[in-house]
Amino acid sequence: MEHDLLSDLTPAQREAVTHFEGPLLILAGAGSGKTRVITRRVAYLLSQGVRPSNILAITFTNKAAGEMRQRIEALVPGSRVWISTFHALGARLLRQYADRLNLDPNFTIYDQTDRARLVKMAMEDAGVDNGRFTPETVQSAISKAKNQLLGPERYAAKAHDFYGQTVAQIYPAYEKRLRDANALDFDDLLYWPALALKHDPELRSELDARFRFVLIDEYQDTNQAQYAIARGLTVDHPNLCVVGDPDQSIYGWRGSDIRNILDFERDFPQSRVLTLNRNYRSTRAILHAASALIAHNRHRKPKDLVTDNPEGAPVTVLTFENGTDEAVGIAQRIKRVVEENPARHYRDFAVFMRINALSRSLETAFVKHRIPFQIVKGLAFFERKENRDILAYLRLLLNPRDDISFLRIVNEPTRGIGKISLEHLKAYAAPREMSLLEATSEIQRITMIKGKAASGLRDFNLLMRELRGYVESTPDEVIRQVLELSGYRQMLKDSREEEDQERLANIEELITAAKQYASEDSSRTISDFLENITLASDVDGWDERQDCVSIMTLHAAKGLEFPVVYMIAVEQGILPHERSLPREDQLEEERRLAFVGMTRAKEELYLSHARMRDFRGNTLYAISSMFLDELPRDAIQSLDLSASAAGTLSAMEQWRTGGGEAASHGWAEAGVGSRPAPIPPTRRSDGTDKDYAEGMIVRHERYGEGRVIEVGGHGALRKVKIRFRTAGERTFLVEKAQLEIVKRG
DNA sequence: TATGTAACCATTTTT
DNA sequence: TGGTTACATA
Repeated sequence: MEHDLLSDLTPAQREAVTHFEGPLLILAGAGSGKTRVITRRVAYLLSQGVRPSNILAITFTNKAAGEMRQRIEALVPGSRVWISTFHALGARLLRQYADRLNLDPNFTIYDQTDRARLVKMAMEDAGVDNGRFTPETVQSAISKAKNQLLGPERYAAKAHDFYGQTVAQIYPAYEKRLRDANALDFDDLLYWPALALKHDPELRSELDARFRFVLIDEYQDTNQAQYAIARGLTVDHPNLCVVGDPDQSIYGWRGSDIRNILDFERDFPQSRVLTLNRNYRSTRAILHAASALIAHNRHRKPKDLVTDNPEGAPVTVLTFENGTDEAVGIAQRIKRVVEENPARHYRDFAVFMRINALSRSLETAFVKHRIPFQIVKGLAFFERKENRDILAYLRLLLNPRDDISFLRIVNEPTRGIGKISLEHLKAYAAPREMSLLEATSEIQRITMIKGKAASGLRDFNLLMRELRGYVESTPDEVIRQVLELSGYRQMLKDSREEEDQERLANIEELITAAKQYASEDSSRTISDFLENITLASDVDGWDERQDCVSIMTLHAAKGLEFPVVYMIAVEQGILPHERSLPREDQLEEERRLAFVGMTRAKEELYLSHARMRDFRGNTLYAISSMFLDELPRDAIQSLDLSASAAGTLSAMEQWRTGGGEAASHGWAEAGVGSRPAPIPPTRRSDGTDKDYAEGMIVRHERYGEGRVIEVGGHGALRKVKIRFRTAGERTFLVEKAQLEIVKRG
């Protein structure tokens, strides 16, 4: 048994697996087999007689948790180790110990959208008229505070500038709203358990004893609240094993604190540190390029990844004319390879993007060329209006105080309840500390509401009462009843709109999903189903069994691997993202993001960019990413497929090398790796009104007035760079720009 | 109150 | 470019 667990491991891996008690930090480079190490380690602990219930393993996504569970099951059948994400752990602990925390165990978990609405309400409560403050920015400030375990009081004490003070006013109102609605937000799932572990010694030691061995994956992406939880669980039994890679920390914007991993040795004395730097995943060429890139991060401990893998094909930089060409070009290349090479399947390919907005062009191209694909965005299906509506019914059913859900569905389908009536209802409920649903029971006392609105609210109240009789039914049955009794099905069925029939089909699919979810474990309730959806990550919806190309964000790609990877829009402003450019730490995080993407590739890696990119309506000049310049020339080959290159190259595309492994050195002499040549001029009539020169003052319909600071390019690609008073610097194509000349030089 | 149209908005990454 | 929200109208 023990022999099986260790026989195929390297000495370093074996040491990580067999380390028994005491803190352990495993610095696991990309592709170094860390998932294998963690699962083996759990199996090893079990083989040493540790009880399954004494082990807690934390993963970054539910999908990863499920996979680990399966692998452990394969090694040690029947063991019931607790494996989940931090958030799912938090939710479960909070429901279990609800009474000690003065919580109602039926609390609702509010997602991003709900939170934004609640923040908006809280802003009104606090009397902050949202001129400069958007609910989203306030929400993220509150989120940050909670991640640092700062409650409203301590946050207020620390708030010095106007912005912080404003948020400090909204924060308590937001918390009150949450409490009143018996709801928690994502951060609360970490915040409250962390505080409980700090302030409730009895609970802390109970949990510490329960989880004698704790393992945390992706430790570089934990935040302070998560750190506090890990800490609290490992005081009496300091058997904490964390696995991570500082080079793959990509969630700093979400509050993750890279210091958690950097300071581990200091925080956990007598800890053992092991490094896994042998990569089993990628070709040398890919590793060489990725390593060279990440080496540009200045705030980084130098670290080398080594491999015995073959050199492989060079990393290829593809240049396209525009975003459409890029999407179509990649789709065609993939299709051609799959059709010509029987060993390649669509599932071998992945396309990564920095921002979701880029998925549309890919979707269009893949549909057009009939290439099977899936866009990995788990929540998208549940975020459709019709599904959100149904889910809101369910949430209100389980938690009658959930006013956000109440407001969403009280008039869906329409029951003649308008804004005015709801204002009256709120005015009645608020001073009485009642929820909106509760207030509908006393509708006859609210004299301001009459007629259709009054009867509508009464009907709604009766509906919810009736539905409550079904909460114990199977998840799919509950949803079915909601769909029928609410009149939602009738509404969609009666609609003449094509779209509404599709919506009905989506809800049917939701029922199927619920049924399937329940079938895996008969004890699962509708409440479990809801929680599962809310805590789902994007990759959780990814079905790797399907033979299709996977399209996802770089963030979603973390932890995955594919034989062939395309990274698109490797352009300045996108990767690195423009919002990250000004700050070095954020720029370095972008570089890590690129590194994560590159190291997902096992055999082939393509980095593409376009000369022009359509963005929110207008076509902008795209500059290839600085990260491409940071790749060593001898590690990449370039392939220019843009229209401007077509003039010099006879074929649609022309490799500058023979391609493949044999030529992996031949292209260096050919001067490959150099940047695409300037665009050859194409004549066009010169509108005098578009004859810009530096120093001119122009006006843009959206960005207002600005000064021309640069003019360049030729013909159709003539561009003009303008520094706006308020909107910063932007570059436009002269031909397309909506500019009005205010003052000539 | 419900519906349609217009202006208007914002647009990273996500548990 | 497209989705959402505000407003006017029936």
